[in-house]
Amino acid sequence: MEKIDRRAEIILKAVVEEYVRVAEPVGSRTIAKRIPLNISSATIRNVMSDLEEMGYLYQPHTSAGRIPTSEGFRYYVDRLMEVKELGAEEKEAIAGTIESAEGDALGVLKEASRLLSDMIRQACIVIAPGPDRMILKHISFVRLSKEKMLVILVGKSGLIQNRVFAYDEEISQAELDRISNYLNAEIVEGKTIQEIRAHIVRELKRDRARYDRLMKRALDFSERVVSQSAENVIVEGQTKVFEQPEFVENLERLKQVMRSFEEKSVLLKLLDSTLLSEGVQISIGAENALEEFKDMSLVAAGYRRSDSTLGTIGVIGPVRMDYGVVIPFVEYTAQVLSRIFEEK
Amino acid sequence: MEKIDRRAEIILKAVVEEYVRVAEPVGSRTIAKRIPLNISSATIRNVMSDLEEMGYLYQPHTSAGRIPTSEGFRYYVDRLMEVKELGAEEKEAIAGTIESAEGDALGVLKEASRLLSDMIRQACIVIAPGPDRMILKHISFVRLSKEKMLVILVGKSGLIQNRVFAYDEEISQAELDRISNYLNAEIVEGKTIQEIRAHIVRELKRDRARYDRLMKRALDFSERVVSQSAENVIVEGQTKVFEQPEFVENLERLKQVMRSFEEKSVLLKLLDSTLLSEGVQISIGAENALEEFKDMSLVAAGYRRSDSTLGTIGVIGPVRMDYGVVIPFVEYTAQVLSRIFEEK
DNA sequence: TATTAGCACTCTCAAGTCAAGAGTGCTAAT
DNA sequence: ATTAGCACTCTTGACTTGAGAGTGCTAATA
Repeated sequence: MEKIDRRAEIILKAVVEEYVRVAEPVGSRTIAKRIPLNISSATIRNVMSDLEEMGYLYQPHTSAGRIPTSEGFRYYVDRLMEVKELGAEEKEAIAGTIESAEGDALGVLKEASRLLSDMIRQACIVIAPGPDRMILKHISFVRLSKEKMLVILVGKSGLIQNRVFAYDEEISQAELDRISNYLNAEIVEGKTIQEIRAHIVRELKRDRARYDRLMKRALDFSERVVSQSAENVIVEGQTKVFEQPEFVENLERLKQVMRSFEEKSVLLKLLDSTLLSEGVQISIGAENALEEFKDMSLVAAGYRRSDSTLGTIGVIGPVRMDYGVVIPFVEYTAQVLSRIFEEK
Repeated sequence: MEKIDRRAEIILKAVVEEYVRVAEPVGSRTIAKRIPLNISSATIRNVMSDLEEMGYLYQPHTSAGRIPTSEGFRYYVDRLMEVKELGAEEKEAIAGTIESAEGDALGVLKEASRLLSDMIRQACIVIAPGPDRMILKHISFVRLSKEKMLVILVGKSGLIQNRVFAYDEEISQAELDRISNYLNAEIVEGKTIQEIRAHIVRELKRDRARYDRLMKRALDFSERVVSQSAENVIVEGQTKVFEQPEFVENLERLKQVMRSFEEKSVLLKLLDSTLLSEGVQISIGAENALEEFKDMSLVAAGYRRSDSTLGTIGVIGPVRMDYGVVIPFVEYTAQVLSRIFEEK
């Protein structure tokens, strides 16, 4: 990213902010009025022309104003943006609403994303903690039919994951109950699936486990469940994209976006990288790996318990987004979620 | 609904079918060519003018062709429509896909609605069985914190419902486990919540139940859970509305529809009446009680086990819908679902 | 040398005009 | 009762036009 001189920065900043506000190409005269430097529109035109050459701005056509490119937004976000601090009332509103959400962890996450979506008027997505990261509280086995059984995992935070799986041997509910009880009493509490697996392996090695076949099964199962699944993706406020002129003007685009929201596995891919990183992640336009989102931006942050990331909450919207406002909101919401999951 | 003579019926039928096909006002000449009667376009114009007066057709403006009104569609559905029989391959495809769906009952329902949505290219909604109608297989209590506990109900069909609820007395997980075991062993299997409630009440009266406080709680709880909740609504193929010209041409409308899909409680209200009725329910345009859907149609059918309705599967689309095709698809899908839930 | 005033030029957008096409309603003939 | 024929209406798309916004360039200025 090419460095630009101070005056150009001020102008770029003004262009970005004005464009975010009005969603239309902004001209040199507008900028001249907007910035405190006493500079004529002609000079600004020259600077803007330079910025265009450097790839930070572009003109939709000659004799229109200019629009920041993704690179322009990136420069803005990295070096020019002033992040707005959240006010005490705002913080209170967020924390209060989320903390008083009723229901299980999923309910809390839904409430959080709805709130976030409403406050910043963009679509919001959340990845709920997957079974692999869950610290377990309880496990139940239920026999559904001769070949099928159901496993229900209850996480520390009240999050429930369940999977049906086939078992090739007749087994009674009574026996399953005994196994559930044994596991719950001796193993489950406070461990993750991986730890339980390790434990079972140790037990099996000592050759004293009465239910070794089942345990082996449970092992297989836990391996199969490890990956994130699209069921853990929550989307709220998807219709907020209808408020954005950039989508409304392009119906094909709108349709594509809505389809992505429907096909949640796509979103999972999009947020994948965020799961690994610290802090607020921002990807702008083409920085997104996925074709479908190449003209959208994502602002996301992970929420965590102690040192392991549980999931991600993020905002998806057009590249023209008020990052200075969105970022602190996302950041704080993720913090609140972390706090809640820490306590639970 | 006013009766019309045979010739007018043939013309109305032709107008409806042509309009369904092309989504544009249809003119007298088109009809003249389309129907086997040897009638001139002028005569047809006269008949159409009559039909308009009776409220079955209307003109968007003078000198355009005509469009069937909701009443026109209603007349068509009630008296003129030929319902297309499903072919063996189609039936096979539906039954096969749904039966081989993996996962729990929710997975089956999702698969079914996705399939239906894809086949008839309309949005599809399903109401999953609520906890009140569930025949239980298993029940678990999990202590989440001092004040909160989680109840997990597993239905016969593998459907899971869970609720967090507050309990104002410290209680250990071990004790909860004992209670779960007791309930599972003696009561739960094959009963509905109502029946269990009755059983508990009897036990309590006999004054022998050790866990009477908890049981009272469970009673309260089961009362609270009885109503259908928006969480049981599945929507698949919502973006199918983007294929319909009537919505694409009216963005405001499109937005409203998408919002209804998001706000699932609205859909619950819409389908409410269907839960009570037998067979395929069709409501056209303004027949829908809800303002939001006054220019859409709903074709829905309940699925059931023995004599109690479990839920509903339905298709939502523009009034201009090929009812003759949609109806048998919805009907058969509901049948397959009933069969699956019967077996399970 | 950097800035700026001034101006010609470009492009979009909305409004207006026009002709073609589709379809009707009416009348008069069959 | 039906229909041929025709005038009339309304939409639609193409085209034109003028206003407005904004630029790039040039020449003057500090």
